[in-house]
Amino acid sequence: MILAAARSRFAEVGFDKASIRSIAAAAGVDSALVHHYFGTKHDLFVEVVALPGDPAMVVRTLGDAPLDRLGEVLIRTIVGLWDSPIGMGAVAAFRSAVAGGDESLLRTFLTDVVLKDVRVRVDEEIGDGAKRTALVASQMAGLLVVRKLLQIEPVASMSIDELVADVGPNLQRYLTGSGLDTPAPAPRAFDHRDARGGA
Amino acid sequence: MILAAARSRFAEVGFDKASIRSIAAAAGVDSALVHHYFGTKHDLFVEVVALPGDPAMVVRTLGDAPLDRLGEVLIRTIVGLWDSPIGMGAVAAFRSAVAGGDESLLRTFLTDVVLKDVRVRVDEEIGDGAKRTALVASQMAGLLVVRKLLQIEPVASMSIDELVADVGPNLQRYLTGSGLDTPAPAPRAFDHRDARGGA
DNA sequence: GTCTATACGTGGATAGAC
DNA sequence: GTCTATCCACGTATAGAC
Repeated sequence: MILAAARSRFAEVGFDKASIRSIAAAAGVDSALVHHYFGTKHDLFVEVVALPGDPAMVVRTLGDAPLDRLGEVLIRTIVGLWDSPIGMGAVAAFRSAVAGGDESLLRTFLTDVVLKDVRVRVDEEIGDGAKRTALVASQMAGLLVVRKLLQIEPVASMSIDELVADVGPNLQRYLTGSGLDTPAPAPRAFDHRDARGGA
Repeated sequence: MILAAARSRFAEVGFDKASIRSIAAAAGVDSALVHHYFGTKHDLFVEVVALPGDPAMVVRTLGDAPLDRLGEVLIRTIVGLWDSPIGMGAVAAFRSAVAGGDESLLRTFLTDVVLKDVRVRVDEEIGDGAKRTALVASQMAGLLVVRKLLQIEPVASMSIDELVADVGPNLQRYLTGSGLDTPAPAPRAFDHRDARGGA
C-alpha cells in the first residue's frame, strides 16, 4: 500500500526529506504512480494525516474524563494514539510542523481542536485554562519528541502504564494543581526536606 | 554580519529551508561570499551553533546547584539561554535535529554532555538517574517547542520567574520526587481499582 | 574582496508509450 | 494501470571576471 509507505516515510524523516521517489521505492512502485493516484505531494500528505474520524474520538474521550483524572487519561489516550499505526500520521504532522513549515496549522489544531474542550472545562472549574493547557501541551510535545523522535531511553521503551505513573501526576498538577499563580512553591512542599543537601 | 543573519535564518526555518541565498540576502551580500568566508553550508552551521564556551558554563552552573533546587536552576539557566541572542543557535540546532537530520547528534549531546552530570548525581543520591533525566529532557524539550517554536500563548510570553514557579516543581518531582517507580503518588485518594476502563 | 556565470545534483510534476 | 522519459525549478558549490 502506497499510503502506508508514505506514512512511514513522513513520520521517519518529515515532509521535506520524504521524497516522492523514496516513498514510491518503499512501496515498490514507480514515482509517477504516486502522482497518478494522489496528485501533488501536499495532497498525499493531507491524505496521510487525515485520520479516519479519530480526532473526534480522542476529543470525546478527553471530554468524558473527570477533571481530576484527566492527567492519566491524557497520557493513555494520546500516547496510545502515537504508538498505533494510524498515529504515525500525527507524528509525521508534528515533525513536519516543527521542521519549519506551517506551524500555525499545528498550533491552531492543538489549541482550538484537541485541547479546546479541556481548556473550557478547566477555565470554568479552576481557572487559567489557557495557561494550564499550554503547559500540558508543553509536556505532551516534549514527550513526543523524546519518545518518538529522538527516542531517548528509557522513555522510548517505557510502557504506557509506567508513563502514566511518572508523568501523569505532573500533567494533573498543570490541570488542577494549586500554586500556578502564587509565587514560588516552597521546596518544603516535598517530603525531601534536608538542610544538609545529602541524600 | 553574516553569522547573525545565518543564526536568525537557521533558528527561524531550520537547516534545510535556510538556503545560503536567503542568508546572503538577509545579510545584504552575495551567496558566493558566504561560501568564500565559511566554506560549505554545514561548516557555516557548525560555526553558528558553536557557542563561545557556553556549554561548559551551563554545565558548570547546573553542577553547582544543590539537587533539591535543581528544578528551578534548570529553568532559569536553560530558558535564559534560549532567550539570549547566542541561544538562537541552540534553538536552530534543536529545530534542525527534530526536522529529520542528525537526531543522534542531538541525543548524544543532550544525554552525554548537558545532562550527564545531573544524571550521575541523581543516580548516586536518589537512583533512576537515566529515567529521571530523560523525563526532565521531555519537559524541557516540550517547553522549547511550545515557547520558542510554536509560540503558544501565554507560555510564549511568560517571564522566566513565572515559568520557574509553574514548571519548576514538575521538574523537581522528576529529579528528586518519590513515586516514580511505585504505583502513583495520587494527588487525591481515588479508587485505584478503576471504575471505568482506561481509554 | 565582491559579484557573475555556471556546473551539478535533487526532487516535484507531466506527457506519453505499452 | 504501470512505467519511461523528460521538463523545470531550486539550491549547493566552484571558477573566474572586475
